[in-house]
Amino acid sequence: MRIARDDVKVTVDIVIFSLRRHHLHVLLVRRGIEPFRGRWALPGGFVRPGESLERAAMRELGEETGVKDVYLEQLYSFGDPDRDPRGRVITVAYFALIASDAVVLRATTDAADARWFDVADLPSLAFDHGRILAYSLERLRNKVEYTTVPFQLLPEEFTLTELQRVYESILGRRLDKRNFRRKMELLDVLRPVPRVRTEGLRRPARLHRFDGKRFEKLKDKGILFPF
Amino acid sequence: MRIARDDVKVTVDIVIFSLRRHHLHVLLVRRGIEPFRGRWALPGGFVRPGESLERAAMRELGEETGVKDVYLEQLYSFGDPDRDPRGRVITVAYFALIASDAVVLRATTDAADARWFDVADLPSLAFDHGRILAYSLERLRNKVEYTTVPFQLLPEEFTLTELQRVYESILGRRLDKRNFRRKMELLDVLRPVPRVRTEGLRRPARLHRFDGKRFEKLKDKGILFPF
DNA sequence: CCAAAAGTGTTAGGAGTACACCCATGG
DNA sequence: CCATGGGTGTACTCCTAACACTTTTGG
Repeated sequence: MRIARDDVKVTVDIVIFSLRRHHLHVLLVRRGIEPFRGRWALPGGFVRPGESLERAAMRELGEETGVKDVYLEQLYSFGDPDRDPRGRVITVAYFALIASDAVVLRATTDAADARWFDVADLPSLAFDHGRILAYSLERLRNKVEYTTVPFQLLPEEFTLTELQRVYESILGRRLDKRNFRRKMELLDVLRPVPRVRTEGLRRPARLHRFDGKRFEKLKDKGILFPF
Repeated sequence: MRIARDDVKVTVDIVIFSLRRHHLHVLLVRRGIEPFRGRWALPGGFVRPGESLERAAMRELGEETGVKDVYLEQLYSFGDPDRDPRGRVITVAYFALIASDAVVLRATTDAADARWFDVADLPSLAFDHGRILAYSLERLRNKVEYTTVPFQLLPEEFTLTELQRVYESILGRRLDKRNFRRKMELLDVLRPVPRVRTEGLRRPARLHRFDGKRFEKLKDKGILFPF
């Protein structure tokens, strides 16, 4: 696509996080067209007339994955004049969190291929998408401690060990099991469901749900998740 | 100015905070042209070709105030399709903090008038600028606790009481003097200078400077300013 | 000597962290 | 009965918050 000189185009790009086998992954698409044909890139596209930024991000997200009701948040806008060789393109980056059981990858039009990558093992990306991804990871790590981010990455029902693994995978360090459980107990944001998960040859784990109402009350009081 | 259909324009708007008489103020300009002629608005303007977003924000800031070396941070991008009656205008909002002794308002071309407003007593604003301002205030309050924001609003040398007033004016509540001073002492980010400020008929106050290097070390360790 | 802000210490309660063993289950 | 992750309590340290009086100065 050609862009006239002095004309500004606006895109949205989305960093879509999810957990695969207890590790944080990002969805990338392989570009089927120039520039950067064959390179991996963040899913995204131009904002349409009459479409809000958030709506554009939601649309792109839906086109790549079949999910709805996802956590979606605006990350940052990137507008260096030379970030796109086609001309002046400003991008508004979003990041999305998808529960690990809710992912269905769809065939896409622009992208020849779409794949999940472990954030610890990323390829070289098109445009300035490497920078965008690095920034979103930093933001995610900061958000662990005062938002519901970890719960967005899990299915509705989860075990305490699964929850702890989410915290550990985002923070990048191990946490003490007893301290973790005591803190969750103290915060009182988990509701046990009368069910267990039996997985192979070991003691079944109690399942829990996140109590969003309780969390909102804590947030109003300034009580958070300090790890 | 007319904008063709389906064409996107990008502006930057800046929320410029400063302290006047121990109260948090924002710089607003009265619009000299339609739309919203005569209404107060955030300073801002179109991003020029070949100019990065941050550079555009810096330029606008310089056009309104004579300051340099200010704290400038991207806030959020607003892009609802109907936020500007002239057509599709996406704005990237920034916020800036200016030390209270460094402000020189300049005559501007687009704006008939520029004035500081107490954030507790704001007029109705043009476009969606009321929303942008509300959001920047929320962000500022969140940032108090883990950034150098309060120091950016003070001159190089300041008294402990002045610093405490900055925290109080942003947080919107009173702090205990002894606890405040002990915490600053413990954090070890203030350096006394061998000078005092004598102001009228009372005991002079010791002047201090902020030690940015020390703060960086604390930030790396995750030690912050919890109030 | 008076008014006004500067400056200073102690205590009690709560949260964070470090640490090791028994429990329940399926095969 | 064994392998595997599930589940639990205690002790110490440190930070937070509540709280009131003396000091220094200019007029």
